[in-house]
Amino acid sequence: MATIQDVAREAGVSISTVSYALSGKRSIKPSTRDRVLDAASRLGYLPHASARMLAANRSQIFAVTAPLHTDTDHSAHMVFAMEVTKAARTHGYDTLLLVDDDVSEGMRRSAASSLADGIVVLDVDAHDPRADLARSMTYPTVFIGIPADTTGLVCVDLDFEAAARLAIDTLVSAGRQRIGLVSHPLETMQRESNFPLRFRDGFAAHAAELGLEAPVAYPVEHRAHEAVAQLLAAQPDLDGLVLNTSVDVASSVTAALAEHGRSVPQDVAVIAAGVTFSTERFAVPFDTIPLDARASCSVAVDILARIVDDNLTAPETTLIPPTYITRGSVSPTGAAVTTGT
Amino acid sequence: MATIQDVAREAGVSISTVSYALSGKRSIKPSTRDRVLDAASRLGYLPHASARMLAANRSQIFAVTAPLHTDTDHSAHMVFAMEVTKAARTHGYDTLLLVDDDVSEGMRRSAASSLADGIVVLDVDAHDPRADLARSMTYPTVFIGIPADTTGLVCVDLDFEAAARLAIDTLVSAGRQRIGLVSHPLETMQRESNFPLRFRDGFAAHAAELGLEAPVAYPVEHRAHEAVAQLLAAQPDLDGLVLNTSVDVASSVTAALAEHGRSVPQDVAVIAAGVTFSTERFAVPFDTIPLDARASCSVAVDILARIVDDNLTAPETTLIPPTYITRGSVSPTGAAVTTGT
DNA sequence: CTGTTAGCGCTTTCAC
DNA sequence: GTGAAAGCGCTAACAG
Repeated sequence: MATIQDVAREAGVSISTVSYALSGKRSIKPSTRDRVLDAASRLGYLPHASARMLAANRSQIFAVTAPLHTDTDHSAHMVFAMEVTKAARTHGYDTLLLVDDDVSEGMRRSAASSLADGIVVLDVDAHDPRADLARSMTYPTVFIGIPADTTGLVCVDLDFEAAARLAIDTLVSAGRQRIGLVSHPLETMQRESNFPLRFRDGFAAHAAELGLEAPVAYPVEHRAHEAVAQLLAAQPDLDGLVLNTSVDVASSVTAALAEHGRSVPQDVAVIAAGVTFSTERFAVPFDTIPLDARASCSVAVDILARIVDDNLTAPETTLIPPTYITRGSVSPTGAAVTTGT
Repeated sequence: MATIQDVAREAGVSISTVSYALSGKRSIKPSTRDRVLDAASRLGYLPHASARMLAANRSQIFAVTAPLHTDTDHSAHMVFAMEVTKAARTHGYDTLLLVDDDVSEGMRRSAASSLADGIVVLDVDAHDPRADLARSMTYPTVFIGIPADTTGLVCVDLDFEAAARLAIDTLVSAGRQRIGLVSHPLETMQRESNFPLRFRDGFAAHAAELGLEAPVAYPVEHRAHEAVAQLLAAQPDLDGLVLNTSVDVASSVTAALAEHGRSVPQDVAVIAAGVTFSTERFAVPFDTIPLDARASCSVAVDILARIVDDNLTAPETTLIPPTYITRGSVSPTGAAVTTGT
């Protein structure tokens, strides 16, 4: 591997000139700069990562902690990890994966050894131990997800409360007043995984504000069957359904409703909200308020990069406003169904 | 952050003694060693990663390339990435995630800058560009998956051919001779994703050896419906079904068969083979020949660590023998169904 | 605008 | 069994 020495020799300049020509941290006469750049590319020179880290006291690496619970959606996880990685690359950072049993120890280790310049925390529970850890470490850390106590933490997430409100308001505008929510399995809720709770509570709160009774069902066995039956028992005239649930459950909702003789959207309007999957290929595609991994991750990484690079302090919590995608699963009560082109 | 200097001072020894006491690379009088260890833990000392990397010319980092195709199973991906990471940690390595559009450039970059000591390649296609890249780089690289041309590469994977044979032989032993295969979507096959091809070809070859006609169907829309119909058209007396397919398809097989009045395992015995998901919670759990991420990843990482640490040359291809898990979806023709406890 | 040089914090000879 | 010291390849003062 070529070193900066080789490039300097090849270009007939000193190593500091090479360093500055490549980093742009001070102005270099264009002609010498070109000679350096030439020499560098001729030799296929790339700075030795460790040497640069040591000298600059910066690793250009972000650690990502993504514990794998039995009930977490690995697929969503991967997408988040990947999006964090992509966003990090645009800022010149690579990402290190911290695992499972090792999350706390891994966070401590990567901080204490200066392995990473900052940490991105994924899949945050309401009472996530990583929250206290982050508070005790004074190490640049950004949470994607919101723990119960955000004091002193930097958090980014979709505004799930607003998403729940948007879902309800959209249904109400379409004349749907008998609304139910299919949430996540009780197992997930009991773990106090943060966003299912926030969504459900936001949903309940806004329904109460509007004076709506709005039953909530927690699916079992990754199917919508029981949850839908439960909602229909509580709300026999159900005409609006909000799904903040897994892809398996969501994809079986139309069939579950059909078993009770209800069709989408004629009888029941459906909105999937705060979900990472696409409903595009469902039998009936659902209107969606997406949990956009790219959006959250890119905002989170931008913030982290700003903290590390420009050592700015960041806002405590950044909520990403929900967006709405229409796919035809919500029509006004009794209205004719229009099909897209 | 405490440095090795601090520890040396605290323990009243030289820094080289500290280094050796901690690395164990030469013998230190137990009493001084204990003093050093004490001082280190008292100060919460952890070696500065970059400094160690530079001096030792080793980053203790493996890069992991895991491109995300539109048709790849993100969930399986995450599990592999995590398992690689866990295995790497047991050897004292961390893992860096290399993304998507960036895989080739990322591999080059992490090699040229000595960012990583080795590379683990996931989700390998038959004609994966990363194969040629690896051949041209002389950088410690292990493929989890097997490209068409393995010359000069180190590859690890489940023995899919053996898995296909095992599936067929098991069905035949149970008196099932009219066997079909539900494979992956044509999109995946056309991309020449390696293992679906190897499984299908192994399946076809062994069926031919046994003189069995064995139709293959490629699902569409992530459902078993059409594929099952197709197999029944080709093989009206179908009594054995091998699934090397995605979880969505597999989970809808029992229902698809029911639509044609066939039950599992009475009419049709079913084996899921070379799959990462569990069929435990299916309506009818299927016998499974798992594609065990942990097994593949741990073998692959062991090999990579051996190459890097002990600079051993590795065997070209390591095939992991299939294992069989019984869940009651295969019973001899006409036999009574026995239920597990 | 460019060059010289002092580190960054470790590992590892080399000397005792 | 221990210590002194020479780097590892860069970055960033400092000096022109």
